[in-house]
Amino acid sequence: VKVGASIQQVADAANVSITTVSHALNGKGRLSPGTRERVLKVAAELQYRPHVSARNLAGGKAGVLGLAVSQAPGLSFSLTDFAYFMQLMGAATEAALERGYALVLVPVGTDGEDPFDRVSIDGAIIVDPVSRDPLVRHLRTRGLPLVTTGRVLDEDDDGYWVDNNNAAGTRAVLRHLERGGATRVALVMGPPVTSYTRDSLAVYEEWCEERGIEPRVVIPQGDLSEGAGFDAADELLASDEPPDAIYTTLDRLGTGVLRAARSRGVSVPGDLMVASYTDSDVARWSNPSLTALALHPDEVGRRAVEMLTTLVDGAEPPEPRVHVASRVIVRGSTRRHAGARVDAALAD
Amino acid sequence: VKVGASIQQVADAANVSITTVSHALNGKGRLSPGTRERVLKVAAELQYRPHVSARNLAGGKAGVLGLAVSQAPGLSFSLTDFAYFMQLMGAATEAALERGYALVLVPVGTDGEDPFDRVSIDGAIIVDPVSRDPLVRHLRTRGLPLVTTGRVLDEDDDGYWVDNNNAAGTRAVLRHLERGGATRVALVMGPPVTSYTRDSLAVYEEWCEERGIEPRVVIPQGDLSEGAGFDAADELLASDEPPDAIYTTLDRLGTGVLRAARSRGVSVPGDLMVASYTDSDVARWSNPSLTALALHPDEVGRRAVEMLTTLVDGAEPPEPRVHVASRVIVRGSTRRHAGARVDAALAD
DNA sequence: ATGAAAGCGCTAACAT
DNA sequence: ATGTTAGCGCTTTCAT
Repeated sequence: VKVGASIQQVADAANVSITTVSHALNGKGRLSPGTRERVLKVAAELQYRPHVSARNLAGGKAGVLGLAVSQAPGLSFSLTDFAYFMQLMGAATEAALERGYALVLVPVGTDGEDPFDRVSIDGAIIVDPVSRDPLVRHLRTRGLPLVTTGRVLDEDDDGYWVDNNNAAGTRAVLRHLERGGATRVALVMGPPVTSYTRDSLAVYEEWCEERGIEPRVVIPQGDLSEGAGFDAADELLASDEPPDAIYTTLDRLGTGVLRAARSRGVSVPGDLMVASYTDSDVARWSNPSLTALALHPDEVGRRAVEMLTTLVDGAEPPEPRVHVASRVIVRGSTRRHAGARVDAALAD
Repeated sequence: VKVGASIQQVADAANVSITTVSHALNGKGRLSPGTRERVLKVAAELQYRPHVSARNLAGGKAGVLGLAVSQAPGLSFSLTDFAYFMQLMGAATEAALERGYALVLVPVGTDGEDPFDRVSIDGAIIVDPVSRDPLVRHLRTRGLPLVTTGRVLDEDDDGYWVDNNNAAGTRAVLRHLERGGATRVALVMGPPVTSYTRDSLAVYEEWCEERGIEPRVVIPQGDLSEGAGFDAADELLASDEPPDAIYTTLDRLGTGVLRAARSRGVSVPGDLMVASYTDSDVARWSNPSLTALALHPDEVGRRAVEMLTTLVDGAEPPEPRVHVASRVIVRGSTRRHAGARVDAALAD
């Protein structure tokens, strides 16, 4: 449904030709500053909105960008946080629309087929690519512009990406735990198939090494549910030298850890500090509330689209690799001093 | 990126005018069966794919459909199952693309603003509308074609919708539990703000009434995590007359129930049968595996798009209200006889 | 039964 | 610095 005025109406109202309007709007040709300004003003008054289809037809583009969520072979989605995805995709959709593109979700089946040859798109975004990702392969083979959110592992040239700065985030969390007095921090994480899990692991191991601590990592098999977090923590807490802090790469795992502590009578944060990756309502509403690393999925989505549309337009993005900062949200699960206030440490 | 041939090339190859091709393809004008057939064959050979933008430009449409996930005021998404959503939206996207539309996710913010006036769309789908849904209001006010997946509550005329036949599904589950020997079935459910939760509740109450059983319903406050299911079941199992079966409206609640049973030494399915709504990997991989009602989100998404595009084209959908069947997947949590095989009862 | 031609709204050569 | 014009691929009247 077309709402605003057409380019012709703007041209008439401004007493210029449609070419001039087009140029003024797109900053293309050379026109006098006065004219440009006047046209812009008239366009705004008339609520001019370019007709996307017309623009795409003339420009020879499909006007469609694809977004696919990677699936580890044989497993379910590598991305498991619904809220994270909705924010990422929502922001990406909006950014795309602003640039005259429609962002569509490309369904990825379990078969090995190329899901992208069913739709005609100008470029694609792949969320959380996994190790040796088949989607990435397909796109690269086809030569379609591609941006990933999360880095592509196992590649020399990792192409264009936007990623949460998880290394910095993990460091910030560990620092926070250390400041709280933790000396034996354990890590409970999903399978290290994506860049963010790899980063967590790498930073954690490095951190342990620096302090001469023996790393303790638990990777639950099967699904990453609250129960998996419970079991992992239960195992850790039953050991001879139980950890005094646990960091999980998923909020659900974190709440599972909280439950395990409670069931064993281990007080949080007194005896055990707990923190997790990805902030959410679950973390906010748990008891005690869970300290978490707040990511910015909307920023990630927006930047990815900016990068992709730049590529589609045949230009080179100013920054081919972008790190988005995250921050530690301190809550009850790590606040050891009654007086400690809710301070949020910037993680990058 | 345009791939296939243009309508002109098809016309040339078939020795007809582009008008004829257009008519043949869209079943519009009157042409001889022979010609139509020939054109269609040539088009297929040339892999002709209509250029969506051109079609939309000529047809005066935006070529974009919006899809929004409803959010209960003040709460998070009413829809909480990531896999369900991905399947629904994936299938919807595909169905839309086949009809020349791009389906975009309309981000719904927490503010009260109309999220639809930022994008220009031809129609919209709202997933799991909640009671007194603001999104539905906005769309209705604006007169945009609207289809909901899940029914709109609190309305006389509930418009166009596609819904899982949850009443039938719930009945099938209850029947299954009864056949297994359950006489005191409890229900653990999320807040009854959507049609599916309301249906579960209504059918359950009716079922209890028919048997002269006192209904036992627990609605956890806060988030619907595994822990919430645990707590709810723990409360039920601690009562004087504990239930011998529990039905939950969410698989995560169901696995929480399983854990509660285990922690109390209640054997499943021996002492307690457990079944849940929405099948998933979580249900499949739990221990014991969880009997669940398998829905068909892809079917729901597809039908919703069919209905919506019909409306956008100014026609009346043959069926303005569609129920999609679901079926009971019997697993360990309710299989009482060693010999019982994995039989799936059709729920509609 | 089939075709010619006029747009749909916009971009970009190519004038002026 | 600004305007003219020819498409982009398709739908749709209106002729034939």
